[in-house]
Amino acid sequence: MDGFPEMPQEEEKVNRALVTELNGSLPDEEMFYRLSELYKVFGDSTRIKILYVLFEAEMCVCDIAALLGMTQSAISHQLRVLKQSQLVKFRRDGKTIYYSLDDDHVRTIIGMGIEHLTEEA
Amino acid sequence: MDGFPEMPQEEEKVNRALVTELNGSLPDEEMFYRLSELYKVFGDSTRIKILYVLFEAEMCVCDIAALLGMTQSAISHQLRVLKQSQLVKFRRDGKTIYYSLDDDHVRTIIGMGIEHLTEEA
DNA sequence: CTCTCACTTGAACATCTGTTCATATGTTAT
DNA sequence: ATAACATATGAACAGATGTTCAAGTGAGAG
Repeated sequence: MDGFPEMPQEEEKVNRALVTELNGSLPDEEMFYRLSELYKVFGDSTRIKILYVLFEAEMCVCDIAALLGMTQSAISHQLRVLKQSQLVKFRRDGKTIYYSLDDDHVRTIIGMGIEHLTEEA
Repeated sequence: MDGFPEMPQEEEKVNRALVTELNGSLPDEEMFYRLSELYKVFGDSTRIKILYVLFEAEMCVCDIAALLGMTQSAISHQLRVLKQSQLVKFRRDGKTIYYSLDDDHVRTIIGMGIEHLTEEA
């Protein structure tokens, strides 16, 4: 097989060259993995809601739970995920723990998402 | 129960008011759902890689598959997801189908993600 | 027409994810 | 100390997700 080296049209030649070039300059696997892990965090409506309400002010777990109509446990689990991704930080005040946004990119990322959705036909 | 209306400290009063205020002005459920669905698309390293290689140029399915070292089928499945979210578009040229980015926000969103990752301690 | 190529699609399967429930930790008040 | 409260955590279960494999389009060549 492969006895007849077919002549590709010009367009394909260009593309083939680009593929070869890209092949050597792709970021490493680790980077893509970490990026996708970060976006997975945004890929849950409960977590998006939590981030959204934290846009306004820091808030304790029970307030967030009440606001979103969910159990404290569920919110706590999700806050842990957000904490691990360094998207939220917290401070303790007596029995209460106040959470707040830990990163300015969060606003931009969610903002871009909203733009994308609202610009659709 | 609730026989003793305890007096909360001032800080909590303020927070309580904010929670009440937020409660009325939250975007609807649908919007949070759609946002999270969008980010779910970014939450897979295969799809991130596909978007990344499409930064450079339009590309056909087999090129993407070769570049990422995956089967055509797997790539095709993921392209369908990207298509449904209107993140990529395609054009047919004979037997070949070329995919390309359909939205400028993709670059910004991924850019913010990379910034977030690189800014960590 | 048939054959091949590029791609799509559906079912199946293993893996991952989010919530619930029960339990544990930590802080304050008594 | 005990009780009450705010939060965290672990196990478990249902539902979602990504890849593989096999079969299905659709377009160009012979």
